[in-house]
Amino acid sequence: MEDKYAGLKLGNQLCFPLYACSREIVKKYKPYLDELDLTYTQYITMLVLWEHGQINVKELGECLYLDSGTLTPLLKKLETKGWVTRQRAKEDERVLIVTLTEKGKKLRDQAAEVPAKMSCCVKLTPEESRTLYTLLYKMLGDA
Amino acid sequence: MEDKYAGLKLGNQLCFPLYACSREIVKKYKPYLDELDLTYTQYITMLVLWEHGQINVKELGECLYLDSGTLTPLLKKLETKGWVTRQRAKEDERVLIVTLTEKGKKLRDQAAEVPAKMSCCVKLTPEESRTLYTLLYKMLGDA
DNA sequence: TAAAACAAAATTGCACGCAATACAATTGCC
DNA sequence: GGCAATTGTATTGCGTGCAATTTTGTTTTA
Repeated sequence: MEDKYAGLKLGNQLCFPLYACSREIVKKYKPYLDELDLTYTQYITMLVLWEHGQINVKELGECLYLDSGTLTPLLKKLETKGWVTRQRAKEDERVLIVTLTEKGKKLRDQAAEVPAKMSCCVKLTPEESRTLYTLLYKMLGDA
Repeated sequence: MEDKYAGLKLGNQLCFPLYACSREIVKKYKPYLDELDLTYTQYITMLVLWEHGQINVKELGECLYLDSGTLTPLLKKLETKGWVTRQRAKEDERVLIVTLTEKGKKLRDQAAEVPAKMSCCVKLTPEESRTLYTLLYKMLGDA
């Protein structure tokens, strides 16, 4: 006798632990990011900027899977805090270029400790972490 | 020569693909859930109710890793739509019991097709899905 | 038993996410 | 050149998430 509702059980969902895990981990970042006056979304935005120094909103959105509705107000906050500047590209006025300031670059040194602190919170073996990483990017790649 | 900032690369974060994947999958649910007039969070709430019929806010929050700040307004919306009722427990007036209505129970039949529709979107093999599921719950368990 | 401690929801305030829309600049096409 | 289609951001509105606080009800304890 099949349960026609089996697919609707919370325990049979793949999406739910993904959703719950994501929020739980972000929550664990909070105390460390609070020290830097960064939210999680602002943090991953800064990660991109620390790597690239300069990037426009469209490319940033592609990196982070976020759109201008999320990024525009967020980038204005980062600008207010003095970590980035926002200016239009001369060759195409539609494009907004986000650039790290000196102050923003310095923040990187404080942030450098965050990943090590976080790694203690994740109770997976290095191999499990790699497997998880690979599977997640496989899903994302097909998204 | 080590890169002291290697840990800060977006590509070296385990959290980021988790966060991005979660949002991408929820986005894929949207067209199917729109047909049912449900958001994703409302959907997983209904999953719990379809399984249990009745549950209080605290227990619901433990199931979903959500607190009353999120659940209270959400449950009021489900009540407005006529899918659940909200009433205080007689033995302890602090406890609010959420109960499925007949209309709410009927919604389950429409929702029954959602998991099958979604499974087409996930490009992982059954084995990969199981591995991912196990790893995510391992992380959640230690959370 | 009255006050203190505790517990469950609700409220408040802030920061996303994201769909939908608006707007301005650029490109393509005739 | 001129106009339509396209592109890149910004804006708006709604629904979360969550920390912090408040409210209401219950239990513990002096």
